Amino acid sequence: MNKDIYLSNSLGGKKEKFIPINPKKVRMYVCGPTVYDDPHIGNARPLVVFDILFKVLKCKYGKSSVLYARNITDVDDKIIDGAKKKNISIDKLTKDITKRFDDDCDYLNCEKPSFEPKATENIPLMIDMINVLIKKNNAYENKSHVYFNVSSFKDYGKLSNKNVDELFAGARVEVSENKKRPEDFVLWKPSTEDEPGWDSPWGRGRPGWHIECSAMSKKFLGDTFDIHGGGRDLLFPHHENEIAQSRCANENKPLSNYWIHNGFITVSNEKMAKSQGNVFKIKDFYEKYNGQVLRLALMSTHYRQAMDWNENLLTQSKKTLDKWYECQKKPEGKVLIPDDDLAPLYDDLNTPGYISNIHKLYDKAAKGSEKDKEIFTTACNFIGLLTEPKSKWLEFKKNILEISEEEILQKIKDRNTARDNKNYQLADEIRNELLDKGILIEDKDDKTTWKIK
RNA sequence: GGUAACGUGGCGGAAUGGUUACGCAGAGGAUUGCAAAUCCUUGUAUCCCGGUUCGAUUCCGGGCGUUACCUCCA
Repeated sequence: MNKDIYLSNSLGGKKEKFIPINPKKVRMYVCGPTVYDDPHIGNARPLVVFDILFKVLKCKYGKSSVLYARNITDVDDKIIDGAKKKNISIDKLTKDITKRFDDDCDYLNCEKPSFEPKATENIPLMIDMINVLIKKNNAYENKSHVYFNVSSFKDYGKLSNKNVDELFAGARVEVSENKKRPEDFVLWKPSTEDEPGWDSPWGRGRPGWHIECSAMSKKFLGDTFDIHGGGRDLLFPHHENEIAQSRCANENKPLSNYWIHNGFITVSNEKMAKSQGNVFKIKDFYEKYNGQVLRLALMSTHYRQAMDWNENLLTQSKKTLDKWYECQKKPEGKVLIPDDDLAPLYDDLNTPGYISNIHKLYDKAAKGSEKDKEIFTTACNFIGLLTEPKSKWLEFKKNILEISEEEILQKIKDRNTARDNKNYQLADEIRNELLDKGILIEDKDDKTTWKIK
């Protein structure tokens, strides 16, 4: 499609036309998971949002012209704590959770990014960058710690709209005696014997939280790239700090031209948080819902809005997919989505607007030609829906049934006998009984068919 | 306290300086033994108060309310 892509840029707070640095090499970096616990639906949102952005970019610039990097943070204090709590090794914990994360991505039908670098595999790069920052007087060492000197970077606070003096004037920031100023943040800290550590000019230790993204994005995407994404909460301090580190280390070159942040998921209108006890893990849904149901649910709200997660949302999504599967037809050859229908996705990833268009394409397909069904299916496929055959969709539903197929068929037989005898009361009883078990029967012409509700 | 975002029908959720998409639910009808499915038809909404305007839900100001970030967090 010839249309331009527009994106809401957190840097500046406006929707802007997306102009890549090099249309033959569009580059996007998204902050990935810290592998200390099973991913939850809050993690699922950016996975799906940026998966769609990845698809949209590829659609516009060509499949091989888009690079997408998403890091895996496998060294962090939360990981150390998590391993202690579970009484397993750090290595086992990070491997297990990384595997879980991969499974969750598959479940949600997210494409693999071009790169998925791990922090622990790039420690030397971080050490190099910290060295550069120290040389340039943007960082200082004190007692085996290295801190970034925030006052050395005059644009600090520009992304998150914060005034450094005001921000840190109060007593809310943890004050460490090692730091010169409260706003300074750690680039490197020492590790004890039993903590993971790497040798460095400042002794055995490990990197601070922010430096990995600066080091790895530089390695895989270069000093300046097009899009940097993540959850809203990362805007400050994480992304602010990334900018400070990267620009100071890279001759003040911008880190990313566009900053995209997705909104939060709430549960019963309250923030989902461990302290609230309302965290839904992605794997908790494996049994009950096909991953597409979650995917559609996550797309039903614009990515910047807060969205409330509840049963009704999933029920509706499931129902919609059930309906849509009726018109699934695998496209033969190349089928194009009409520009007007695709347009909302180009306009700041307006997924609800796009879904609305899919509904219209469905209406057409439901009564129209095979070609219309192919267009409809292609439109669904584009956002990662209806990609698996209908048989699989039905199979999933069958697997969660509590009644066997033989029993169902027997009941239907019984009911039809009752109907033949005009014993409609018994017939209706049997139907209701099946309905209670999630089986819907339909009398069509002379045949009775059944399906899972 | 500082910085932001948001407030659209019963629910979810877009868009817009002038008939307010779309889905779910609801209502009526066709169909049916009754249903289901399908098809047709259909009602209902822009937090409040000012301002700009021929006209605002949309722009501006104020208020009220909700939420987030400012501390680990997607």
